[in-house]
Amino acid sequence: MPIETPRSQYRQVADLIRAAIDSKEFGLGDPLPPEQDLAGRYGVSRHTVNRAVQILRSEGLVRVERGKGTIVREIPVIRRDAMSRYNQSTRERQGARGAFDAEITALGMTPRAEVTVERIPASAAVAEGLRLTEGEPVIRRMRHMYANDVPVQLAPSYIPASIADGTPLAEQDSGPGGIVSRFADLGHRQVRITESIRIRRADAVEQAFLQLEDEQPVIEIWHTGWTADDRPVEVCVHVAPAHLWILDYDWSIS
Amino acid sequence: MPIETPRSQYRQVADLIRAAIDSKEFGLGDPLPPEQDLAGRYGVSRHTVNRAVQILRSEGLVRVERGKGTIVREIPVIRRDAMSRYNQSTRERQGARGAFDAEITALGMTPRAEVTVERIPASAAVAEGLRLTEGEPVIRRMRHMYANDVPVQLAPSYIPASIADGTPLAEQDSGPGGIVSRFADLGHRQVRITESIRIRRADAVEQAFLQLEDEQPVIEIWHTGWTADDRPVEVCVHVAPAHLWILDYDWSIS
DNA sequence: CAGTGGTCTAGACCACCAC
DNA sequence: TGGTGGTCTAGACCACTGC
Repeated sequence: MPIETPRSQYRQVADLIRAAIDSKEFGLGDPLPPEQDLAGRYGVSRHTVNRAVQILRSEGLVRVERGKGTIVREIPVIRRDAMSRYNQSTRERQGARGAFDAEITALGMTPRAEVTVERIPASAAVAEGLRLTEGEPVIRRMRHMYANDVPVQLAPSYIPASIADGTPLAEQDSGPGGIVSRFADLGHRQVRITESIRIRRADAVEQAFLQLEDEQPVIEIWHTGWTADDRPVEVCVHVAPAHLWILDYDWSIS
Repeated sequence: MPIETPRSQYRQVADLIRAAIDSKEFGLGDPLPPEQDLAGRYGVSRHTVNRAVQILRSEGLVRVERGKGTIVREIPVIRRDAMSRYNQSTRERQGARGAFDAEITALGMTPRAEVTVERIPASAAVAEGLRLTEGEPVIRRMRHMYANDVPVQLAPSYIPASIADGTPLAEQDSGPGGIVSRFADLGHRQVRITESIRIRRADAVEQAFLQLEDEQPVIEIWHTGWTADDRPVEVCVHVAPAHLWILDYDWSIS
């Protein structure tokens, strides 16, 4: 009998399932046994197993497909190097691929991004980030990003329409070196980056795309690019499952 | 009847309680009504209310005191500016106070930190971070940090004993300007910082100190200070409730 | 002792999926 | 139609708190 009383059963069951995954008894990409079976196996009610599975879901270890079963997730942790993504030499080395592609390729996976460009009124938050008035037109470059066809990040980028209209910034394919290079071409060279990171619950849209569980936290990186005259010209909001990413920063001090 | 079927009741109840907190009906620092009462009020079973409360706990909005009740948390979000914490002029301006003190004071709260210094063998992770062998002696400066006497961060710092032994780095009070200044005094000036950020579940020790719920995520910042000859001389592991902090980074690009 | 939340079971009904 | 997980209720017992 593996279940002992001092610790809650559902937590112990979660540990047991986690161990079974680690030991490959439940393989990556495979479904777990039905909750009813697990209940019998561990000598608890299905409700208790269900609760254990909730923990594993909130950790991002498994994903539920309604009516089918509970699947062990396969995506490993992705590292994002904030600084090197944006410096000139890295951009040149990466060519048209961009930082995200490099990060995913480094893990031996196949990256894919879908870009949708729209001209929309700025939300209050975006307006504040770009120092505009709410409702002013902005170009939104919405990116849906995948690794091995698994959604791993949602990253809408916002640019004042006054800058982007009629330029490659408003095109789906922004050309070699990514959009940071286009800003430079247009006389809006970004010289400074700020990023604010916070953890929050996913909203409904994010949950749907990222295949997230309800209680699963996401990382939100609010990225702003500034020109030499201290004007914000681009805001990019990276949203990704919190369990999936490690963020790296690296800088010199004086 | 506020409860509708398409969305799960416990989520709706969580929303209702959240709204009641926002509208000050349930004040900061006050206990919520008993779950039995809330069950009657919203027309659901206590189990469903309990589940709703779990959500609020995982968001860090409330905290349960066993046998007493469920209390609305009072600590607002704390911003941590990674770059300015470590540059010379900021350190001088802050004097003996240090970055953490400044961050908490900025919110109108009273900071407090308890420092415990110990000489211990390096764990595998710390050894790797400091480029030592597992088991080599290191000085651990464990910091328990509070805002208005509420625990908000656990931040052990590790320094090779070969550097810290017999120096102020191994003293409880490391003197003006914080330990970064002491490293400089000792000829180990830190010129580069790396930080790796990830989100994970809290371990038992962290849960206890940070008054965390089981499923509540923490931010772990693995901070390393490097000398000009590219040697890691200090590793600091900041662990804090994920909901409590916003991390700011700010840098120039070329 | 009464009040609080923590947890568990049994049983039920639902929505969604595959056959 | 049967299998899967999602959710809810009723009822119960426990541990911890404060009187």
